[in-house]
Amino acid sequence: MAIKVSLPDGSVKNYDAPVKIIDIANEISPRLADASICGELDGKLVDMDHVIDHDSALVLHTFKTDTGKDVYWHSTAHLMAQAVKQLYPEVKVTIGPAIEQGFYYDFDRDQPFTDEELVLIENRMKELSAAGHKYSRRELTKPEAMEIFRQMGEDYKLEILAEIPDTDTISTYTQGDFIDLCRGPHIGDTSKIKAIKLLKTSGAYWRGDEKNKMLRRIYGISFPSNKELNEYLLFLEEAKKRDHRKLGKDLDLFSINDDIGPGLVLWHPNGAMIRHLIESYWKEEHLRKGYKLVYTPHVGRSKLWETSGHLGFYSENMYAPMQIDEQEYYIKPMNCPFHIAIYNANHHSYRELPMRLGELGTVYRYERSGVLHGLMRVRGFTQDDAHIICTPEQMDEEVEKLIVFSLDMLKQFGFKDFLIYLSTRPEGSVGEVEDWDKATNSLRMSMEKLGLDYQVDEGGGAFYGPKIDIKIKDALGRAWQCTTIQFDFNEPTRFDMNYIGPDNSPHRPYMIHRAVLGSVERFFATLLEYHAGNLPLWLAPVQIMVIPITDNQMEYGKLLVEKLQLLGYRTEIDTRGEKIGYKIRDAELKKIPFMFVIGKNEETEAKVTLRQHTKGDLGAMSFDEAIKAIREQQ
RNA sequence: GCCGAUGUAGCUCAAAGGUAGAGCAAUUGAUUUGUAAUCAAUAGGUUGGGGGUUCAAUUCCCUUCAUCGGCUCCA
Repeated sequence: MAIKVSLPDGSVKNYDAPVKIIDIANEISPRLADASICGELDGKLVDMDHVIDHDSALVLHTFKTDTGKDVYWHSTAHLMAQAVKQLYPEVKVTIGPAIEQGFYYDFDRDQPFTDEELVLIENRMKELSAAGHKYSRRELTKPEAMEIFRQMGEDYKLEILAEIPDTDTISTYTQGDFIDLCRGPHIGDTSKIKAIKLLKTSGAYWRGDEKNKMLRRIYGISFPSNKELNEYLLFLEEAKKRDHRKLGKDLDLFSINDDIGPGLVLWHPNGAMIRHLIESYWKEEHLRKGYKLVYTPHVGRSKLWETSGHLGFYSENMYAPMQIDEQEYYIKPMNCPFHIAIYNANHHSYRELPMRLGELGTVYRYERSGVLHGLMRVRGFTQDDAHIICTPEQMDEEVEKLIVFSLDMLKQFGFKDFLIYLSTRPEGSVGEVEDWDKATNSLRMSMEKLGLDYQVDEGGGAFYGPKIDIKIKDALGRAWQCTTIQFDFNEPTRFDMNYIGPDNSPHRPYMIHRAVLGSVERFFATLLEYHAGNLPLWLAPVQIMVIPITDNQMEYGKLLVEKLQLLGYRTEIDTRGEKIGYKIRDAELKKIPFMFVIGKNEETEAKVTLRQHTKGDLGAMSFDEAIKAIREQQ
């Protein structure tokens, strides 16, 4: 009997008899064997003590791969459940997966876990890790598994088991006195988990449904070494520093005032300047891309929202109506009915399409109090909204243009990494399945053509159409949706939108809702976090600070300010009677991109000393040289 | 909305059942300074709001609002 095992480097190992993966790893190098977390056999994840009995392709995963981390953290979740069960036997276990940064486990327990208890659990985990319990897999039938968990009184496991097909093989993993229903794979034994930190607790609904019981969730993370854990904790500290809420306060960009209301943003002059620059750029780019800008009211009669359907499907997010002349008006949660009204104000020929109507439209939506989050999630925000009304034939081209446009614009702001999602038809959708398929295909084909990586969210579309979403991550790695491109098979019909075709008869156009930045507020927040507040020159509210060393250079300084302002630079001068170090520190803390430091020497030689934020002194030079240097640096 | 934590001066934080303190910022004065904090003085708070217990509450209790971390939902 000969077994061939091929490895990722192309080499092939031959064995006369079935062989364990751990033995193969050891053969390659004991260090690799030690670092290996699990194996991937012909694409299927298996334990390190899995026996290979036929020709296969083997990949070994260490903590360096995403899969390796996933398995490692999942195993740590089991370890945590073991510790919790030992300390609190009355607690029922539910599920405990790995997540992007660590793991969690949900427990059913009446009282919450306190910070002190977290420390106890963490310490017990360390003891259990030191004991080196082996994770051992056992395969069994469904009735056998049911019996085990019934005896243990683990109701949630029984509920999960009940949903697994009777014919499937069930597996359990046991380490020490703890047994859990689990597909696996797992690390070899608990001693591989060297550094553990339980981070936070929270409530979480069983199966994520708020109708279900709320469970107690514990989040944690683990690493093969203390060094890596400390690095991670340092990362969390650093991330706090680039939180847009902190930067917004430090740089005096915006505030949210209790007396005005939660989720309602006040833009201070510095933040307003940045927003103005973003919006100006946005308008220019849209005009360049053939969009028409429009403005629409903030409220509309109830009839409008009846026609659009919002009162039916979106009322939960809408504020109560106000009475004007005994008529009910609603503050707008979306801009689309208004844009449609503009379209419908005239008859349109197919020759006018595609029509692209764009607006920085401020909308108000009721968000549940627990979800508000700085500028990321607010109750009043401005969407960079546009509606593209086109013929079915124009759809493919429009979608492709849109994706390119969106990515280009995001890149202009410095973003490089995106998460792209395609969401398809959900249950209870409106419109013809045929239209849905066409539109979904159009979205898919465009992304394929552009060679974009994307994930499909089956059934995740809105009820009125499929969509593409582009998300950007914040300082802590949480993803926020910015760009959204959504088909709408609902409103064109409801508002009876038409265009006259070449056949001289009316046709229903396709309509696409789209926002590139998403909302200006959220985009601004991600932008701030992405740059850690160090905005590129073109977006900095103050670009150059002139810093005279003594009052004697004040006149020369004011002259420089005038010259810089004439060139279009946003410039200020620090006239305070402070020492140079103080003024420089202040400008650095305000993250102003450039400083002109001027003393007696500079004035007599008609020069300036240029200093760049975070980079330091660039030396003395003429005004023109300084401008040249600024242009080159950015 | 749900689970948990938090709320003290503009900011960052301290104190404590006997009536609140520091640093920075601010204001004023002095200093005229060479690349990340000059010195001094002054001013600043019904300790988020309301209610209760108490001789006395900022501290203990209740309630409400907001914030933070999650869940759910979404731009």
